[in-house]
Order: sequence, then C-alpha cells, then structure tokens
Amino acid sequence: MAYTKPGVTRNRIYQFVRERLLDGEPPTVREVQAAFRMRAVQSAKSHLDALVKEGRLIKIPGKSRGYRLPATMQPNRLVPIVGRVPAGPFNIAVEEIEGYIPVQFNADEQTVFGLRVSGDSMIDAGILHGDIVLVRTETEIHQGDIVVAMIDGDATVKEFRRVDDRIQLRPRNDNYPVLSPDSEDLTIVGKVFEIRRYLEGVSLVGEGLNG
Amino acid sequence: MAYTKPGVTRNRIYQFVRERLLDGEPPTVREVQAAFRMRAVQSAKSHLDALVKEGRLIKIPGKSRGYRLPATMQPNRLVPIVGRVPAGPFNIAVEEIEGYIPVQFNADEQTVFGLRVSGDSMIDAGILHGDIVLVRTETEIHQGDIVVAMIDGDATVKEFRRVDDRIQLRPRNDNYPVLSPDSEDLTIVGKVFEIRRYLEGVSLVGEGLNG
DNA sequence: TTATATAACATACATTTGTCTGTTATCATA
DNA sequence: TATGATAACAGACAAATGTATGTTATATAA
Repeated sequence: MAYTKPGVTRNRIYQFVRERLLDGEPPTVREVQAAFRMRAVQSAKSHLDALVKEGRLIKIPGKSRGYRLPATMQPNRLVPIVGRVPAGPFNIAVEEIEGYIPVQFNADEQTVFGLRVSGDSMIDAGILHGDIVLVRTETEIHQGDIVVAMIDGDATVKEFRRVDDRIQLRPRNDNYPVLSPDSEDLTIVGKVFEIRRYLEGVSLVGEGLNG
Repeated sequence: MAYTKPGVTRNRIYQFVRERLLDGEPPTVREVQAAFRMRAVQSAKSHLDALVKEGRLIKIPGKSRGYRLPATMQPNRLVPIVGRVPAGPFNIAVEEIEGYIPVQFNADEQTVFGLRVSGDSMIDAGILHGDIVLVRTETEIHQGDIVVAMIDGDATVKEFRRVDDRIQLRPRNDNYPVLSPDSEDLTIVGKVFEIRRYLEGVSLVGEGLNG
C-alpha cells in the first residue's frame, strides 16, 4: 500500500481489528493485510506486533486469530429477565425467564437480573410500566437509591430511605403512599443500577433454544 | 469420549460453541474436540457439520474458526454513544464517541448509535436528561414515534407527528412549544427504539482509546 | 439375529495461518 | 549528504487448522 505518515496506518489497523473483535470475528494477519491492500504479510504483522507492544491489543500466542482487546475493554454479559422477583437470589427458575439481554457490569458482581416493572408508582423517576430495571443483589444501599424490595412476598420497585432507624420505601408518584413495613416483612432484594425501555419490543436472546 | 445417547453430545457442543461465539472467541474444530476430550478430530467435526446442516450454526467455508450463529440468534453489537448527532449517517468521527454499549438489533439494520439526551423536553415520555436513546437511521417513521431530528443543525429528540402535510415535532413537556420547522431546515436522523438510564454511570466500553 | 443410524475413533493430507529473515522506500533531522 | 526510524515489500517455512477416508462401537427397530 501507499506510504503513510508514522502511526496513521497503525491506528487504522487498530480500529479495524477492534471492530472485528467487537463483532465477534477476530481477523487473521492476512485478513488485516488484505483489508489494507498490503502486498506483504509482514506489513500487517509488524503493525499488529507494535499494537501489542503498545498494550492496545493482546495476543494469544500460537493461536490463529489470536488478537484480543485488553480486559479493561471487555464488553458484556447476558442476564436473565424475569417477570417477577425470584424467591431467592440464586434460584431463578428457568420457567420464569423471559429471555436474556446483554448488560455491562464488572465480572466480580455476581447476581444480576432484569425485572419487568409493572405499575406507575415510579413514574416521576422516569420509570414507566413495562420498563426493565436491572438489579444487582447484595449491595450496599444508600439513601435515595432505587431498590427492589419484597414486602410480604410481593415485589416492588421503590426509592429507599432510612428515617429514624426505620426503612421507608417511597414511590415517585403522588398518588401512592410511602411504605414503611416492619423489617420482618421486608427484604431488600437489590439495587437498581440501570433502566431500559424497549419501544419496539425486545428480541430477547435465548428464545426457542433447543439444548 | 464415552458413548452418549444420540443428540446429547450434539447439544452440549452447540452450547459450547454458542458460548464461545457470544464471548467473541470462535473455537477451532480441535478446540471443540479437546473440550469434550474426544480422541479424534472427526468426532467434533461431524457434530459441527450436523449442527450446520440443522441450521443451528453457520460455517464460513475454508476459514479457520469459521462457525457462527445464524443471524436470528445474533445477540448484540456494540454501538457507539455520541454526545451529539453525527453529521452524516456513516461518518461518526472517532473523537465524538463517548464509548460503546451492547445493543440488540437485527444484523441487517445498518446504522445504529446511541445519543445522550440533554434537556427535559421529553420528561412526560419518561426520557430524562442524561438518558441514552438508541437510534436507528433510515427507517420508516410513523405517527407518535420518538425521533431524533436535526433542526438547523441542532439535534433534538421529539415525538413525530404529520399534520396536514406538515411535520410537527412535539415535546412531551408542557413547558416547551411544538416545533414545526420548514422541511428544508429539517432532517429526521432516525427513530428511537430503546431508552437507557445508567444510575451509576456507564462503564463504557472503549474509553481512553488512543486511536 | 440383521439392518440401520448415530457416536466415536484413527490417520492422513491440503489449506490456512503465524512467523521468520532480509530488502527497499519514505521521511525527518543532524 | 548521511543517519536513524518507520513503513512497506518479498519470499519462505513451520505450525495450526480444516477436511477427507475408512474403521469400530453402541443403540434401536424390524
């Protein structure tokens, strides 16, 4: 290919490889070569070597299509969406799973699930009926956090407040009352960290799996 | 490996390959072989061949690590989030990209991007300041759809209405006026199909890119 | 039992792919 | 001009990988 200023082709190659990796299609050295119309394999190879040396890419030695993005750029995971809150944090029954959606979160955070919201008690917080809230269990809860709570066996999404050693669950809709259940009737399932609304319906991953 | 009932190993292999593909790491035939402790390459190969024949996998002929999920099973892509609407549908400048988030959409839908909403003109539709709307360009727009529009070079998220052959862009907040720009000042960039709110900030994929 | 279908194995070969050695070209700078 | 640094090229080889041929084993049904 034509001679370019130092670094220019390198960056273009990085973008190319990155895109391919995000698409789940790691390229070969020769595919990089072809994409940039280079006449020698080594032209592509040395750029890739340099990118690894710079830390922008990782190479799995000996493996074909072995270039990867560094861990800090790792994308996402599939989490289940449930129509109602699971009884225990670890036992989501398969039948209750609507499907899966891709979510980003740290790998060490264990239990994450999506819950479809019903009702309009959180409408002033921009959470509408049918929205999906993504919940992380077993986390520290702070004043004002939006949480999923079980009150007498019923799941609800509310704002969390602690007032005089008593827990309040506040709706964000003036037509609903503030709840302040006894602690033995209450379980805080987890904290909402993301909200999604699918305007055209979700094409849930994992429907119709045969396996 | 030990003999199993017909279909059992086949399904396990499918799950294995599927997981690998979702992780962005297409396996080789021999990696499948090793994962199931088979003593012959052909054992893995014939299962993979069968999965392709059944339509559960796709094979790119001649290429290494060439197994893929059928398009209908494609889970997600990483799409760029921009702070402002790109000038043209295909030329999102790299510098404007905040990061990437995983999104599900059909493979044939080309241009999808995320846009960070600023302002509260859509608050009654549950779209708050700072939310991310996911936009698909070049699609049919219908009455009531939420669209991203460029008016005199400024991007805005509004509800789309056509009234007497004239386009109206309606806010969902009574404090804002309905817009009805001349068509030469207006470009409908695309349609919002999903809304996201990250309560704890996004760990955007690809921050700190040097490229 | 036999026949049939699937599972699993053994081995070999062709292609793809990674990697190496050496050379030439372009640009910036002393 | 000479020198160094980077880009790009040329050709070759070794390892990884895909693919093919043939065989043996297990289960099911006629």
